[in-house]
Amino acid sequence: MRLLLVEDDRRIAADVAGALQAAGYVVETARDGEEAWFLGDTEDYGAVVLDLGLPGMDGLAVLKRWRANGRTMPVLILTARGSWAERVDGIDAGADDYLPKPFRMEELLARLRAIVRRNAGHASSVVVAGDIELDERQMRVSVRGVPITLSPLEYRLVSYLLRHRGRVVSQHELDENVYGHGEDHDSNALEVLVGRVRKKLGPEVIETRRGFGYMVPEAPP
Amino acid sequence: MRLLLVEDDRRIAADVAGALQAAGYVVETARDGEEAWFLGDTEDYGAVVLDLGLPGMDGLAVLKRWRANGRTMPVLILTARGSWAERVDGIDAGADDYLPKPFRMEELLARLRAIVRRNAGHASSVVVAGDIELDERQMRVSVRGVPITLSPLEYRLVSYLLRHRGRVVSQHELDENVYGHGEDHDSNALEVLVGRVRKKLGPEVIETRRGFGYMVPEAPP
DNA sequence: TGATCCATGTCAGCGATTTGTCAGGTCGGT
DNA sequence: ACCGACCTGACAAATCGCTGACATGGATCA
Repeated sequence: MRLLLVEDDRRIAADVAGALQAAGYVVETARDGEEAWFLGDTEDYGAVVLDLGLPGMDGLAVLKRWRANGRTMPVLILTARGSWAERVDGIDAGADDYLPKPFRMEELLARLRAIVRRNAGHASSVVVAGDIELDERQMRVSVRGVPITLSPLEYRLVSYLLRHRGRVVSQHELDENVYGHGEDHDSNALEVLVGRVRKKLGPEVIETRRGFGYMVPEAPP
Repeated sequence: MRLLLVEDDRRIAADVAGALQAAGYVVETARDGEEAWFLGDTEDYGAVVLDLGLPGMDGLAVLKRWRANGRTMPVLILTARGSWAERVDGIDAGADDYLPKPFRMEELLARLRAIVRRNAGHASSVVVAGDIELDERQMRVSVRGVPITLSPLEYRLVSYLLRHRGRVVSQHELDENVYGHGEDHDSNALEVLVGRVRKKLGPEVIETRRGFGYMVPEAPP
């Protein structure tokens, strides 16, 4: 993925660019506001890392002009000044996230991944198994195109089973991943939950493997 | 698509026109500022490729007069002089992109495609979802064309939800992006805020996904 | 200065949904 | 036929989100 890094301090720019390249991004760098604005307005980037303290045009102004021109790429703001008010300014200008300096490189990478994923937007992440679909963006499942309302716990169960479809998932594993804990088992809450989901999605969706756990088959007949 | 190429050097004009025609455009050529101005003002072109070094009227002056007359076709500026300052001048005059000579023909084509594409979606900077509109430039919201007055916080909420429409946004994410913090939650301020926005924009605009968060549905076509 | 307005947070109570528990019932394998 | 694993329906408790009323605090204006 192609990134634009806007940073006037050459040392920092080199460090960050190096880390981003090591993480597999293609990085272009702008050193002042004018250049940043021009590149961001004319080229297509998967994301922008934008330092606020710039010579030339202020970073926030650059961002605002991009947004005013309809540029929608995700933007991660970097700034030395960490005030709450400024963060809100950044968000108003259309930033997607905000990272105060100094920061650890892993955090930059994590936040970048997060905003890119969130922004990946219209490329909906949909998991399909047989005639049931899981739309992770809308947190909704549908059966043969009919959307079904699931409660949060039900959704987590379906989501986990669907992402591990074609494999038997033990009750213990489900306990860990659907509820937070892994223990205290004198409850049949999970079985009840499975029952409720079956009532909504139809009984064939989740198979019982007596003594082993549950499974959503890869492609039901 | 019909293009206007403004270039006084016959050799370059022929080269560029040839490449553009090979790429499937219909090309008309102007050789001086007066002719360019007249054609651009009276005919309809999908885009203009405009050389700045012209006899007669200067290219920038031509562009400014077009814009002053309300001509909005995308314009790509060509110039031998490559300073950032001049780029910015051109952009202030209303150019959509800028290409310094010498250039590779593929780059010209790429930039042309880019400005044409961007110009096609020029309703942008306005986000539309269903019958509500968000004008990010003016920070205003309207429903079915009727402008609505929102308080700063209400605007931030709507703006964030609209920029991420079609996706469920958790209360925590909203807390972070509407207020500055992600902490201290024994408050229902966000729910109250949502309620107030609904009272102004109508109850269907923001969907509640109990246990998940809120969502503004994608505009149905 | 005081009166007033507006934006925003807090609180309490409601109604609906969600979820755990329990008490049988069913099913499958030995 | 038996046993344990699993299912089902019913109920109660907990949780969630909405609403109206009120409190606070800053800005504005007479």
